[in-house]
Amino acid sequence: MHNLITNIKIQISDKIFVKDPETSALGKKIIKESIILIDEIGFDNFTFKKLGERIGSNESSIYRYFENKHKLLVYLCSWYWSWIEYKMVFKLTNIDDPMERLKRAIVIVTEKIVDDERTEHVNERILNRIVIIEFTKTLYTKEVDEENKVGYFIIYKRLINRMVAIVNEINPDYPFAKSLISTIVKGSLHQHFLKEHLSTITDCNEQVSPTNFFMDLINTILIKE
Amino acid sequence: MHNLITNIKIQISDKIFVKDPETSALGKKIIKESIILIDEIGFDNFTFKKLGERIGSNESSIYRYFENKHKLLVYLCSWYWSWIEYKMVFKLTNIDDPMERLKRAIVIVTEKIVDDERTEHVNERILNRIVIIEFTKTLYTKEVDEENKVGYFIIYKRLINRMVAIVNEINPDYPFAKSLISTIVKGSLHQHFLKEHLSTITDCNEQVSPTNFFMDLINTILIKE
DNA sequence: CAAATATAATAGTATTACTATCAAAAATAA
DNA sequence: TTATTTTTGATAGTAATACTATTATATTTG
Repeated sequence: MHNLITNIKIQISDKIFVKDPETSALGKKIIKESIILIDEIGFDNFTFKKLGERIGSNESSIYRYFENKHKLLVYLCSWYWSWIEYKMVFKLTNIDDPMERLKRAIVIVTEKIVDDERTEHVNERILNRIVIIEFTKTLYTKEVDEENKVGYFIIYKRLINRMVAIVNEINPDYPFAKSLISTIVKGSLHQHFLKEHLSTITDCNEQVSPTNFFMDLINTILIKE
Repeated sequence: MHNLITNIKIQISDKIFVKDPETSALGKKIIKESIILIDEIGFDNFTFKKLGERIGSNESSIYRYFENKHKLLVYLCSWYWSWIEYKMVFKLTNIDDPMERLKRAIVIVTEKIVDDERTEHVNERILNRIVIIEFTKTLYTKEVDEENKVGYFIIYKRLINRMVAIVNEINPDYPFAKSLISTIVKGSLHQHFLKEHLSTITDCNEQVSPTNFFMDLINTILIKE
């Protein structure tokens, strides 16, 4: 079925960029290569100057798309969550049983990511690595409240609340649906991180995936009574 | 009982600092005031120069205690987790029932923090705010593997594994003890953050605490079968 | 083809993240 | 108490970062 759609366009709020990078060749190159460069050297060491050198373009040209590197990161993460949401909507269409819906949603949100060939200028496998390591940095800042007000995190919050609605369908009496889902979505990134870097405090490895863990978790919490 | 101990000393690995800040008046001032300043302006805006001005001391003097601000943050977080571990050991002595032990541990790790008067130069209430917002930044870097190898995160990992041991006592068949505890400890910080800044994706508020949520979680997972 | 727009090149500023050096002050040891 | 060692403070300096401004040159579009 996937083959029916040959390319997809992800919508990002225009408050995050100065000029929409999807509207030009240079813009797309900025997105494509920034993902690769951030993955390579880490967001802390990433600068627009280095990116400019990498894409054979000038620093000042990049500033015409993004005010600063923080906003570029917000953009990339929004893009990622939007893509996840897109996949989720697809996976849930025509599925009625709420428990089955939740399970599918959990899979989408916790599974290992492979590149989506329908998106020319974004490598989702690499972008996922960036989100695992850097997403927290978009939220945990002194400016979070203003940025939240302006809508920087709507896509992420919408995704969470989409899943919360399913939990409420399954068990309307469970009083922690929001905390449960926000813990799972964020916690899944963390388990993927621990698996790679701090393996002594996770059970996840080549055999056991974060999906296994969280699937067991919701099974216990929402079914067993 | 607490009153018996009038002051406590937290042990931090000497690999994190150049000179132990606990050994001098200036060192203690660096710790005390850096906590206040980071809380005020955020770690990203925090510099040794600003701290120097704040404490009437020179930038170069601070560099004699910490190589850079990242290591200072690692120090502060290690201090925090060590203090948490200390409180936990106390709260668990002479308690035999593992479920009761786990519950007490969960409370220690998820509850709202108030200042511990026994520590002269550290305000734990403020330090907790820093840990909530900045702790992730100590882990999620390009250097995490080397830093982990050198032992920057032992205290945190030891705390987690202490709790994992209790879970294994309660239910030796549960296959995700490590992931469960690492999710709870890290997730608790996140719920505290969401409560303050992204309230639409958490159930925690003035009435419902992260402790309530996670207590319910372990109750369901480890008791109900 | 003209006009508008986008990009590149260059230069410049304030701040950051340090390092090096030397003098002054404080602690300690003889 | 003096001499010595250690600690701290002051100053200066460097390379990199995170931008802004200006102007010239392409490129697109009408």
